Amino acid sequence: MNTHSRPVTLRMIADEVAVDTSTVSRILNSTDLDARRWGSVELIAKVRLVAAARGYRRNPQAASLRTRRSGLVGVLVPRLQDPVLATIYEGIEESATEQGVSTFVTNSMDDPETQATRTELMLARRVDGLIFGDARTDSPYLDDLAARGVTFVLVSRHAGNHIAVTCDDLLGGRLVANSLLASGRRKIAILSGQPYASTAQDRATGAIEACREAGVHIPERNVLAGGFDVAGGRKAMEELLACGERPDAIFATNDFAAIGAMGVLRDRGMRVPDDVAVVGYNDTPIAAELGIPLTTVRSPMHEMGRLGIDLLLRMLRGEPVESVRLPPELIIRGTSS
Amino acid sequence: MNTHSRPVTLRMIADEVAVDTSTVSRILNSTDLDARRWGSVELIAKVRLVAAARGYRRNPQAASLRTRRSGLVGVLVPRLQDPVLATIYEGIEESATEQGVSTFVTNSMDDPETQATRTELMLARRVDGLIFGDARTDSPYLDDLAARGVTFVLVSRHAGNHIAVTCDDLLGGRLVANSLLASGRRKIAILSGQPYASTAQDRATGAIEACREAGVHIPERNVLAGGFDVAGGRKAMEELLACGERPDAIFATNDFAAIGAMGVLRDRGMRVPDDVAVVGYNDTPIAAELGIPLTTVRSPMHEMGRLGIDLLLRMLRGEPVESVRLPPELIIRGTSS
DNA sequence: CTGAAAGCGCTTACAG
DNA sequence: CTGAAAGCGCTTACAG
Repeated sequence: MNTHSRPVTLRMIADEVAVDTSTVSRILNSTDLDARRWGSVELIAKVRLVAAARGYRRNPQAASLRTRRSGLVGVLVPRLQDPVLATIYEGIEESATEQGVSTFVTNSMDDPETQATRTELMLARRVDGLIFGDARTDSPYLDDLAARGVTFVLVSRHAGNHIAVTCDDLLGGRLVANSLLASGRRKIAILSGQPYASTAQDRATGAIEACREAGVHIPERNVLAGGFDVAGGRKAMEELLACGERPDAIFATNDFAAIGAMGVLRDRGMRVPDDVAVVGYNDTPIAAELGIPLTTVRSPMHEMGRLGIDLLLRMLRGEPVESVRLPPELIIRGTSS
Repeated sequence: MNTHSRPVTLRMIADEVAVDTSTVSRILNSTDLDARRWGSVELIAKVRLVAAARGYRRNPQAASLRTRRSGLVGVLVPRLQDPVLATIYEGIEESATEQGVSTFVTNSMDDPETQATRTELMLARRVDGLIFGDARTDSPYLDDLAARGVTFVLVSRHAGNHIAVTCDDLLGGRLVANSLLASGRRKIAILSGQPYASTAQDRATGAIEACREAGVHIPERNVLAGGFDVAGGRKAMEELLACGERPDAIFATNDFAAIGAMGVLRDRGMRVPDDVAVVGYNDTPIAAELGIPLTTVRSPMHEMGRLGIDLLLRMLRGEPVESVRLPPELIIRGTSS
């Protein structure tokens, strides 16, 4: 009943065309342009025809054993459930597929130990390189990895001098602060997210700097760390209110944290945006559809993913590359106006 | 500068211990239990010690070339950006990793052509089997694939008689309808999602059946197809209202569609839940945190993923397996009470 | 219990 | 331009 026939091999094509496997290999691996270097026009056509007719697909495991290149890339993200990272990964996978490379993704849960374990697992799979969406600024792990000669690029978050594709989060934070200040807000609090993530750091720092330049001071107790999710936003917001603070604006460095914060505000009877303005970050799809549409900063997530894999593949080809910082865009909606 | 040294091979371990590679292979591939069949206790200990000391990691490409098993599984989802599928995939990947197999995921965008193309790509990568999270009830593609002898399982959606791990969506729909009826709602409309997805079909059918049994008829014009996202929910809701319908309850077969629908209701000044109750499906993390917390049905997404890969691996081992249907749970919140 | 041999399906110097 | 050979790193009948 099992029709699962053995895949077609180079050998079969070679036998059918009555040439050597090496000839078939050379023809099938060359483009139209340089194919003429191998085989006559007739031979090339015939080999291609037979290969197509038989549905030949090169065995990537066999090829990689020989070439010492797996065509595999490992991707680590804090959590794929986070739509921001899911979108970045979609960009990575899309471009990787276009370029004929395959990717593995896995969650590190932002845990250093898991990050190391998963990276070693990826290396055991013989990936040619790695993409990290979960770089921490407080860990020497990536430095060690670089010292071992492992090729990788960072996306979303930067760390040290490693090649990274990021959004200009400092600027993003500034855009938010300036907009809030322009609408008359003065008591700004920041739900800054994970302290070890450059995204969180930069967004908060950008906002704080812009405020300072405008003569508005944000006291340290008004800058709260927390998770990049709804629960994290809730928790940070509750802490803030528990301290007796009554801000007139909240900048959450993540849309979900902003949603969590708004849940708390709702429970306390504080009106958005009348009593307090709320701004998020990333412009996730739900942002525009909330009870009160969320003001947020759009970051080019899909493009970060695409550029990330592109840079990595260039590095693997030995080409020189540089980090890329993409511009953010402020999207003003109901929660801040 | 590049310290990227060649990986340790079986040969190196064998040379160091002064035995044949075949012996090392046998020892390293056996568990403590049956290791005694190969090598003396001392030899086993020594081989393991040296392998660990040298950081030996079997080359999976080489092993797979020999064994004709890649240890690779392909996963197709409509879209990874959808948190429901991201969560299911997390379950798949988690269990796969525990069992030593690697997975590739890709988006099919619910497009039959893309689904076929991506499946062929997975097959070209020599995956041992596939998991589909994007099965369509209106396509013979999976039947063709099964006829070709390809091993696969379905998750989230079922189709034909193929092995599938699903939530009991008929029951889920019934739970929703019964709850709505119990709270006095009678003019129920259903935003049923994609017509080709069994999830959408079953959830709607379950609700319609439960209503009929209670003597409440849901006219066909009150059952609207649409996307499983915010935009899809908006659109379907707008269509419904454009027809002049004034339902007192909306059952969206997906939380995001429910959120989109609530956006429209808000714009029209219709109050939730006073004027109209809203119920979603899946219990995504934001559901509990919305302006008005969303009543929804919790489906075991992570577990579906885990069970999906487990079933697939059993099938690949030649063990007999059967489809699994997991129970849903109604979570009543603010939008329906 | 252990070794030697063969071979999985490719690619790539090396000849001619 | 094409072929024959070697070999990537494993596993597994087959001997002994």
